[in-house]
Amino acid sequence: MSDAYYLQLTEQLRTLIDQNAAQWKGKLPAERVLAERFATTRVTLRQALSQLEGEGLIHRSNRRGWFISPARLVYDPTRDAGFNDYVRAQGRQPRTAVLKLEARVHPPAARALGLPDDQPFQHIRRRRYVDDRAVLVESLWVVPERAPELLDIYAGQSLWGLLRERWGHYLANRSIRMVSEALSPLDAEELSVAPGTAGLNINRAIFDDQQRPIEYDEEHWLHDSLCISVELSGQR
Amino acid sequence: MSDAYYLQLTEQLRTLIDQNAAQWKGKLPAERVLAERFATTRVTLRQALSQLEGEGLIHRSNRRGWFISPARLVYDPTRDAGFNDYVRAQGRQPRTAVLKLEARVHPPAARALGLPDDQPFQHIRRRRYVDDRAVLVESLWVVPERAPELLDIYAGQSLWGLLRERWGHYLANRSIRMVSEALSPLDAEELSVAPGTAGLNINRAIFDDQQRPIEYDEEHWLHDSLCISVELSGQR
DNA sequence: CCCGGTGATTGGTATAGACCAGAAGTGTGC
DNA sequence: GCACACTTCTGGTCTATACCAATCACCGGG
Repeated sequence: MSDAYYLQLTEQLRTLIDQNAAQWKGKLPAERVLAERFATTRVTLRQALSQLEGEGLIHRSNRRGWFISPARLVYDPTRDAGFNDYVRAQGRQPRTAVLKLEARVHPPAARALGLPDDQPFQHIRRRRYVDDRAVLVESLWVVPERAPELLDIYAGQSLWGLLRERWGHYLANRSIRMVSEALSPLDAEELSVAPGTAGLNINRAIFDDQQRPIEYDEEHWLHDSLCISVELSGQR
Repeated sequence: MSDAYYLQLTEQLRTLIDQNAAQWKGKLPAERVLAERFATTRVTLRQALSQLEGEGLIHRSNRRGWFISPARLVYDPTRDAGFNDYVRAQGRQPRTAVLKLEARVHPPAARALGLPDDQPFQHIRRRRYVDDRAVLVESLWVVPERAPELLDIYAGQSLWGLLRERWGHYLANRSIRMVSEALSPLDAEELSVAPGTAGLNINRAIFDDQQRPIEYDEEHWLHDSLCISVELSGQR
């Protein structure tokens, strides 16, 4: 079929992974071992592995090796179920680590919310896991007036839950953007992956039912851990 | 800053591209030329170029060279504006080439629409362009009863327009899924890109206002040509 | 002036080997 | 039994080179 050797290799690896997934417990043998088994060089082998990485079948943890990717998380950005809820609803274990809490300006957030560039925000940066694999990092930029003591009380719980229960905010209007990206060195390091790993960038600008800005957030997902799903039912 | 040379190279290329975009008319110099200019090998140079490719700044047309990528098309999958409409609305030129018209079974489509595996469909495969760059290929699988003479009359126009105007179908309920992918050798060839190029796969199952299945479609986009945008306003 | 042949150019693929830095595993001494 | 230093393993990066096949630019013939 395909003339290129690395494409044949890709197929052979695919079946090999399929057959040995259980025995390997999720981690592939070392590149040098695989290269020898297929009588080729690491360069060519890595080209084949990168192919499978692009498909989302395997991924690598920086300098630790290649791993078989778990099933993608199904995610509907149009609903406002929190991360913890929909991860659990899919029978998986969510976890969140707070990386930073601070007050800062952030012009991109200000612009997305229609505020002046020097508008200060309460910034929360956190990393989120599914079954102990870090799948995304995100930054949240909350308008201080909407959640005055946020930085003092926040400890990793659902932000949307807090906004609703403590401050009574309706997250009524959302403007969402999604683009594929290569993870920045910073994001990559926080996710323990190689710089430039393929990712998906999701941004949201959120307003309440009176069009007052509430918050802006930027999510950086590993590209292979996500399946976006939207269900729409009849209008127009 | 970044230790790795190819990451420095990436930055240098970024500014170089910025400065010379106009003069180069969208096409980068040959790899060998660039490699020599930066006193490195093609292998390393390609690593840096791949980095920029992942970011969506440049792309390659198979065996023809590297090109500067145009701005992403903004696309809202929740609205039912046709491709031609929203491309023009962004001041750009749409074009469609029909690649295939046939009657066939297609189990994945059948399953997505809740029909038996041996359900026949009217299959349309087409390639779509923005400003003469092929940005996606797609397959449409239409339930024959909903559009009897489709294969005879179809000639590249808007399918949704046809369904609405000729057969009076309401495309009321949609189930949409989006996942990142590596383009299959077939898709890649039809888009004139290297096999395994990063892409975005968008699937839709469409039902009318009485929940009768109408059609299923599979789009394969080049990852760098798309920005998904969704605007939601208040309910709940 | 159009067409087709031809050769140079260019990206795609592959080999062989090397060094480095981070991660993991090992062992030693307290 | 635990903390820490050391060694080994592994992926990440890089050099230098080679050949092939598709493409492109050029040129000559009809």
